[in-house]
Amino acid sequence: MTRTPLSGVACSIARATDLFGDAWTALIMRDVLTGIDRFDELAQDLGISRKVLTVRLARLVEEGVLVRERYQERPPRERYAATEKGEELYPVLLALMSWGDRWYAGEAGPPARIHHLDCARDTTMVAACAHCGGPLTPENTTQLPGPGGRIGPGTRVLGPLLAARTERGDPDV
Amino acid sequence: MTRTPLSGVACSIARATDLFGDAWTALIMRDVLTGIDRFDELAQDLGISRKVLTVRLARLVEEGVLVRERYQERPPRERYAATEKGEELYPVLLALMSWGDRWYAGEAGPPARIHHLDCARDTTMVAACAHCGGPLTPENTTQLPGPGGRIGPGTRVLGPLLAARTERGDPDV
DNA sequence: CGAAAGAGTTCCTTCAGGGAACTCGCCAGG
DNA sequence: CCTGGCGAGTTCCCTGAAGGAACTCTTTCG
Repeated sequence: MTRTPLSGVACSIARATDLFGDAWTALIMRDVLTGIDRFDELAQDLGISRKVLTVRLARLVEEGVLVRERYQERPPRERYAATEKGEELYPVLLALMSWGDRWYAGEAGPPARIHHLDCARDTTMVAACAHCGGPLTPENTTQLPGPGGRIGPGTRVLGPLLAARTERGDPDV
Repeated sequence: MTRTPLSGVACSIARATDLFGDAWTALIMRDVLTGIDRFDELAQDLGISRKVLTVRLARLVEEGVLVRERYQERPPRERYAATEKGEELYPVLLALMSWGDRWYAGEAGPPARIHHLDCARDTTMVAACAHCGGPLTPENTTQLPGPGGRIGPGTRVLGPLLAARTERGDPDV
């Protein structure tokens, strides 16, 4: 197999995917942020092979997304805690969850609700502009090469959507 | 290998991850939403094995995230287009991109900018509450079982963060 | 003392991913 | 009419990561 290493590619999605794009990392982060943070707890909750869990956790620690900390001597007990970098993956989890809720919730409705303490309501995540707070959609955004963008093969980062659509003659632009 | 099937688990993150949690799907969606939508274009841009690309595209079509459409007879030419379900993965891509920008952009800055047409500024995505528009963070959200939530092993969906934190005696709550 | 929990290791098997070559329909040029 | 080339996949072989279950160590509990 030997997953193609994407970390060298000048695309932030590729870089994030290089870490996050496997079957378990998202679920591990969900659990750790949720308070399931010990090795055996994780192994049981996820049903993941202990070997693979070892490898994943090591990778996440190496990347600075988690820290392994001994929270108790005698008997020695470890737990994995999210760093700031790890906590900032929360929007990714919320986005995945919103999408899953929207498209895979059965008749019974989504399996969980997010409760927003600030407004005291159950809610869902929307992608918002950091400046104006308005929604961010494929229709109202374009992409331009950034300062660190070396243009070349594999360098695309959600390119000019509108431009592409316009070229194709899409009517809804 | 044989990835553990997560689609049966009552967790929207797991369901989304079942589709999205591999090395290539995010990049494929990025490209398709960007206008790179033909088989060979994708293969070249991504550097993905053609075999794997075939399998991925078939899966995405099967899931209703993409549609394969013939945009030209004689000679027959196909392209892959995002459905509504596919377009709604945009927030996931933006979240991954924001995170990657924040933590992996070199000194030169991020490789691309998102331009928000509504406010005419380059911007980044923030996770916002669908009701009040306020930010959604691990600190100001809790999770409760939803209507479709059958509690049991593997059912957790970003559980009660605050509760977990409080139990552990974290000071910052 | 024996059992049990926490945290991993080790070993074996299997199958998905990488890579490169091969196919097939259709058109363009000499 | 034959050759070349593009688009869109297939086919084949090889490697190595994921699964799964058993094994190891340490430390505490009854």
